[in-house]
Amino acid sequence: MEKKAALDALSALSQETRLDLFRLLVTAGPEGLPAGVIAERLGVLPSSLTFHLNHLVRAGLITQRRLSRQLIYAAEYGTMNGLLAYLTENCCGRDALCNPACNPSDAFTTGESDEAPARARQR
Amino acid sequence: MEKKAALDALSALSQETRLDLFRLLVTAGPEGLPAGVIAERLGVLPSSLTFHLNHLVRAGLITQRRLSRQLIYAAEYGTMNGLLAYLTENCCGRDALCNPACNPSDAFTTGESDEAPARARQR
DNA sequence: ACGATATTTCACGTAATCTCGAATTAGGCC
DNA sequence: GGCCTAATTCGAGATTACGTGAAATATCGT
Repeated sequence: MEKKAALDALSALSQETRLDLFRLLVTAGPEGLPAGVIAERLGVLPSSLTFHLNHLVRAGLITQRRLSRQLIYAAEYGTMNGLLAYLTENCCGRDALCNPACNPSDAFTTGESDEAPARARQR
Repeated sequence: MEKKAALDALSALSQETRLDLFRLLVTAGPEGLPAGVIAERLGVLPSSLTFHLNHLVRAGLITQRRLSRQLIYAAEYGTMNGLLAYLTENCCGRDALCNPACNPSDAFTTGESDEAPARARQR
């Protein structure tokens, strides 16, 4: 996962309603839940729910499929995996600083890797 | 880490300048960097930098200490650990769904194997 | 076709976020 | 004290995010 995708995922999860929503879908499993059930469980207006659902879909964190009359949303576990991997690799320092339960034996690319760090100062 | 702290951390990291900033401090190590060096490396105006630094401090992701004339900022690795733990526990489904690098027993294929499921070796 | 249900789209108001430049505080040195 | 540098605070402007309610779209059942 590259930086842009990580930023999209982080931004999508950095809002309480969406974090609750994603956690609900994660616990719901791969079958997912219809929008109506989600709205009822979270207590949000349908139009607000669509707003947040679209945000999560755009970030690739959930998927949408239609089942007859209802739209089913389900967590996309792979994207969450990718975000965790990105954060672990890029934002966790070297050595076993992060995820000590994991004890990753190798592969910490030292230094900044895939992004150009400098942005020209505009004015 | 409880939800409120996780939201603060996610919100702090969901902005490009702040993500770059945090990554820079992570690679800089526990000694940290003075604000001036950070501003120069990222190409950000001083007032904007303070805005983002404060945001990260409020989220507990970095710390501030004064060294004579300059203010040194350093990554707070523990908070990042806590965020990763929170996401792994609350947003990753059951058991071995997330952090496959930690759990090589990948007995779960719900069809979303299109995205990078394991840590993509970059470079 | 008609009605009912499920969900989205649209328009609008408000609040939050981000950037910028000028002014200000803090500390060190002559 | 006066001066310089480091960094922050302040105030204003532009942009974006969020919540709400009314209207529109899609699908199913009769």
